Amino acid sequence: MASLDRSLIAGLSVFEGIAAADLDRIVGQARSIRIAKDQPVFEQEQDAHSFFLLLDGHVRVVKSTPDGHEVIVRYISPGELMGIAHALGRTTYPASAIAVVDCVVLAWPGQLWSTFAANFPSFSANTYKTVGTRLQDAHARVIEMSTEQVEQRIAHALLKLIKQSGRKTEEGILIDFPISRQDVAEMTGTTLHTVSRLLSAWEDQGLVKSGRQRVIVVEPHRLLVVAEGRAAKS
Amino acid sequence: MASLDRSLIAGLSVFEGIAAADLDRIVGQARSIRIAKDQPVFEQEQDAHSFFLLLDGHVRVVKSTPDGHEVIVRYISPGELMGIAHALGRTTYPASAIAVVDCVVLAWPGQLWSTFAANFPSFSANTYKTVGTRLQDAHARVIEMSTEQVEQRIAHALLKLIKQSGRKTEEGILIDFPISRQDVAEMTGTTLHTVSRLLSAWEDQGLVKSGRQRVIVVEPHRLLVVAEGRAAKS
DNA sequence: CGGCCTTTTGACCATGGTCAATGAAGGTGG
DNA sequence: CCACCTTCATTGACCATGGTCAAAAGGCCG
Repeated sequence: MASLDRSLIAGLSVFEGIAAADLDRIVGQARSIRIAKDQPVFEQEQDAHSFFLLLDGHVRVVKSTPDGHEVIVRYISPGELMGIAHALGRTTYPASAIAVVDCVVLAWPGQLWSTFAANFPSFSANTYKTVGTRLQDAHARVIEMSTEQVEQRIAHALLKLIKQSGRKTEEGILIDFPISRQDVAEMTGTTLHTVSRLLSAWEDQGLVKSGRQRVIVVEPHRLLVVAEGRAAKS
Repeated sequence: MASLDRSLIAGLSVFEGIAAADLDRIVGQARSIRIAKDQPVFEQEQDAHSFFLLLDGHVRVVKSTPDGHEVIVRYISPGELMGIAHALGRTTYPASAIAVVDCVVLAWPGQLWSTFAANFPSFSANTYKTVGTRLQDAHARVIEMSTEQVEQRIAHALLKLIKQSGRKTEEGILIDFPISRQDVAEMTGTTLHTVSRLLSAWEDQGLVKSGRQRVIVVEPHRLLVVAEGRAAKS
């Protein structure tokens, strides 16, 4: 294994305000793992043996219901923590995490969580802020699902995705990882058919361009108009 | 104001494992406030000047959207903290809290949050566990809204309510505070009409009894069958 | 008693889900 | 390099769920 370096994590908001020597010690206790595309980082209900930091790639966090439905909870971008069941007082992972592309993660054994939290106040402050943000995201999503039409929800989902993982191209803003109609459906509580129909319609109107596991938002501003529910009904 | 006593908060899970003398000091810094029915404890977007503990009554936490929709985030029962924006790293309340009946709350100034968190490790551990639980509740709700029919969601909502605030009567389990069809609709992302129709149907089947701002679950077990989606379609 | 709020119920209809079939893109092995 | 196969996307037809609109009745309070 290549030797790990504190430069991997210096500058990340989770570790901000922590001394260089401490960063070295933190990184020293991590294992670096390569996860191939479509392979799990951890799985729902599994014992939460580790927590993770995504260094490179994109990860999809999915919750499955007993009756076989899957819901995408969120996508993780580089620099974010995941599998932080410990911060929620859990001993098992509440969801599964799947590599959307080949990924590199750092993994720490779960029992280090309390050590880090105790020794690095800014670490615990930052992670709890993360949990707080995720709580607010989840509430925002409940509200969207309660009050918005499918069309608006899908538009919001795309806007969130380009905000989090958009890459500018000359055609527009590309969502920088493979994402299928089915994936968008699982983020918005609808079906791949409806997503497909809407993307086709939007493509006709020049709002987006899309292809196999690829979405480019051409006109974010007009998409925002749709998301806010003030769009002409064609 | 009547003098406050640590017996008010001893035994609550948030304060468990804290010495009697500390409890006295904690209670000593609180103000006790009586909130009349339908009055706000705090309001969305307001500066988060205080955090609260509900001593008696029931409080409805509501988020309003810019376009006038309201969504009920949760109901608070006695012994629970609320208005803990500080734990989420916020300076304003993310939602409003309305007294559903006459209530009594303890209020602490917001700047004490960090003091409590620093001096009483079990306080901060317990509150973060609370935040973790709420995050999981929110995710559970997203999943319900994505995968379940209205009928199931309403059944689940009623089951949660009787679990949290049910009082046994000879007719069945009563939800122990006034709750309208509209309220149930705002918990489940539907309309009061649909809730009314379903409650009427369930009343005919002997599952529930209901009246003006009153719901009694007569047969929790059969309601659970409905909630899980394995009910005869009449 | 009068007025207001909550609930009920009916009729109608739109959104979006279900079912089904076809087509395009990419990957793999011969 | 081509043939085949799998996965993903498209599109049409149909229809059920549940939202909208409307009207009326019941309960509660001043």
